Amino acid sequence: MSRRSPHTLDGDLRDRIAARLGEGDLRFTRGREALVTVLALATRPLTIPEICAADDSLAASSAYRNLTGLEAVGVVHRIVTDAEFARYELAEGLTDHHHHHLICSRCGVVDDVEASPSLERAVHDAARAIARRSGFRMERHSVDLIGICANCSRRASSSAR
Amino acid sequence: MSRRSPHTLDGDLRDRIAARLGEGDLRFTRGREALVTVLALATRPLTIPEICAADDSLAASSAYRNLTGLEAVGVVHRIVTDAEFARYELAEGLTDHHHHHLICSRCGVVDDVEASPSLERAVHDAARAIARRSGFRMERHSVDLIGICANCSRRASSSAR
DNA sequence: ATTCGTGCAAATAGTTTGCAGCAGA
DNA sequence: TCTGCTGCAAACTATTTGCACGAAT
Repeated sequence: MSRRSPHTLDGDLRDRIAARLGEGDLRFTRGREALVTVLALATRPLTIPEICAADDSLAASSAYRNLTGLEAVGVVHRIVTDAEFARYELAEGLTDHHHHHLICSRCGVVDDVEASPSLERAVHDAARAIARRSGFRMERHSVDLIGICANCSRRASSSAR
Repeated sequence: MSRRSPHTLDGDLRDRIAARLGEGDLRFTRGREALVTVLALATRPLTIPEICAADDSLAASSAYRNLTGLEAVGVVHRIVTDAEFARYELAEGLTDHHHHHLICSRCGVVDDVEASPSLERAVHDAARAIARRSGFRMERHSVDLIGICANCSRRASSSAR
């Protein structure tokens, strides 16, 4: 069920990560590469227990420490919901794939969804207006849709359990 | 600096809160009234330490317990960011004042901003498309603008400190 | 070599909970 | 009255950190 991740990291992505690590005076160690590889393979943000389960060579304390460092240099992004664990995903600047989140209020799973251009434009317009009015300088935004995921609503409708 | 909140709760609001408490078999106690009063007086979501500081009669453990209960019956809403404390505000259904959040990544303060109609429409259109595609059933959404608040950027530009 | 990263175990801190007395209906 | 609420202190648990050893440059 758990194993060690192989060299499944795209060369270009790997280079950009190495560059950002270098700027922050962080070495490109096996542990950090394993973390990033697990996240790159995933299609949704993962919790630290999930990450460690995906790769036996990862210790939880180092995962916490490294993900904190990786976030500081802009390689990963931390998502905190009201679920018990925080979740991590590769930073958008690396995957250049801007997206928003579908958060299931029942099971806590977070899924990625593509951002539509019209939604993006609306958010940016709103942000500009707000900045002018209040002096707030926006760095990024997040749009979360909170509800019940397909899995949970399927499970609820079948009389199971 | 700290005190006890007076009867500063609008009658209509008070009634609606009492109704929701009743539906959940929760009594309208002094402590719960104090919590709600502090939140109603605030113009932004507050942390539990902030709430307790605003009213000496509130014990932290009861505040946690009551805010959890108040959230369950839809009187308050909990906002969790990556700051150290969670924040609470009155539920939107009570204030009928839909808004989004400006989150300062430097000091953690969260401010409310009015939601613009065009932004709302864009979010709802996006949600409908996603629901059709993936079976996710949206209950609510949140739009957060993350950046540097006016206070923090003012403090940074003046050479102070 | 020398500095930084790692894993383990112990510490920290926000939040939750058990319990005995008090208050709301 | 009688059940539910309160405050205190103790328990929980996600996350952080000290330390001694191993690895990256």
